[in-house]
Formats: sequence, C-alpha cells, structure tokens
Amino acid sequence: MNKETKIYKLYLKLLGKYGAPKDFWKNWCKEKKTTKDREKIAFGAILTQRVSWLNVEKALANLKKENVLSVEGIYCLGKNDINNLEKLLRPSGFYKQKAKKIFQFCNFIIKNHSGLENFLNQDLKICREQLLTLRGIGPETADSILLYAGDKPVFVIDEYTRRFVKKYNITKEFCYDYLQNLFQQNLPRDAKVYQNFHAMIVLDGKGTDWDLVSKFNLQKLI
DNA sequence: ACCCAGGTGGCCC
DNA sequence: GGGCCACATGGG
Repeated sequence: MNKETKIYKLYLKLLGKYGAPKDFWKNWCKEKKTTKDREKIAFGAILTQRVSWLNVEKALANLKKENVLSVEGIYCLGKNDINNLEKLLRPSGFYKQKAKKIFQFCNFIIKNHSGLENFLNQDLKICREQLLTLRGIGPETADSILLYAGDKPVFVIDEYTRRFVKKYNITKEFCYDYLQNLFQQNLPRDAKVYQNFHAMIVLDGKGTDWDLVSKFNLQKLI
C-alpha cells in the first residue's frame, strides 16, 4: 500500500480534522458489537435506501416498540402478517418494498445460517455474494451491512463517496467496483479504517462535524 | 406546492 | 452499458 497517494493523504487530512469517531458514529464503529447491534445496523442499511436517516429512525423505533427489532422478530412477524410489518416500516418510505426486502433478508439468515453471527462468520467474499443474490440488496447495501454490521474490510461506495471523489478530483471514473478497488488499494486493509474514513466522508460532505451530529442524539437507536 | 433524501431492479434503446 | 422510471414518506 502506497502512502503517497491522494486517497491516503485525504484520509490523513480528514483524520487530522475530525479525529476518532464519537457518539453516533461510535456505535457503528465501536469495538465490541452485540448481535443486537449488528442486527439493527443491518436493518438500518436496508431501510435507509433512498431516504434520510431521520425516517429510518422512526421505523426502527416502531420495530423496537413492538419488540421485533431482531432477525427472529421480523421473521416471525413477517411470516404471519407482512401487512403489519409494512405498517411499522411506513415512516421509512417505500414501505411495501422494504417490508419484503427486510423480511427476505431475515428469512435468508434464519433458514440458511440460523443467525446473523453465523452468516457473518463466513469468508467476506462468500457473504457478499450471498447478500447480492437477495432482491433489493445491491452492492451499496451489501457492503454497508458487511462493513458496519460485520466489521468486514469492504469500502462502501455511496452518494457521499461519489461526491467526495468529485470534490477532491480523485478520478473521473464513477463505477462502483472501480471506486471500491481504488479506495481499498490505497488504504490499509482494515475495517476500522474504512468505517472511520467513510464516516468522515459523510461528515465532510455535510459540512458538519462530530459534535453537531452528536447533538441529534441518534446513538440511542444503535 | 414543490423538491429532495446515504438505492434497486426492470425496461428501454 | 448508460438513461429513465417506479417505489412512498417526511421535512424544509
């Protein structure tokens, strides 16, 4: 890994500006995650598709209130009553699609691996391939789950990453696999580094900082 | 009354 | 292989 590249230098620059993640992001990047943490993060990754995080927060709160904020809980609820699951997910938008996606995800985890930890315990490449076979889980959602819920070393390419690439003129190429390889080749292969860098890319894109984020008190959800 | 928000899959050419 | 559209809600 070459430390003279633009990407690595930008990483150091952001690190100097923001330092270690705290509060909200610390939950996503924290050292020890429980199975419940991982489940919530995976659901968040699916529910946040094309909507703001604030809407996701409400849907997660609904699930928690009904005591189904777990792979097992959503599976049981969705199996008997997909309509009720849809109702709980309503605030996150696209709720009929998302109910299907999230139920399908839980169904897959339970039927094929009998639990999220077991699933994540496999080789990164296998996990990724399996996630991508699920309808409604594309590369970005799969990688978000793997990086933040699974602590696997995959770099997430999302709208923020693309804006970052444009802003700092890193390359003119924007296709997913190309950008992912570019980031991974120019950073130490370390999930913590990817998590922190990606978190800082989002902050940089929002023009905000850790303190402002923590004011929203989002960490209670994770 | 708009427009946008951390996507995905299907369809078109 | 890129361009466009449906999917649905909440906030500014």
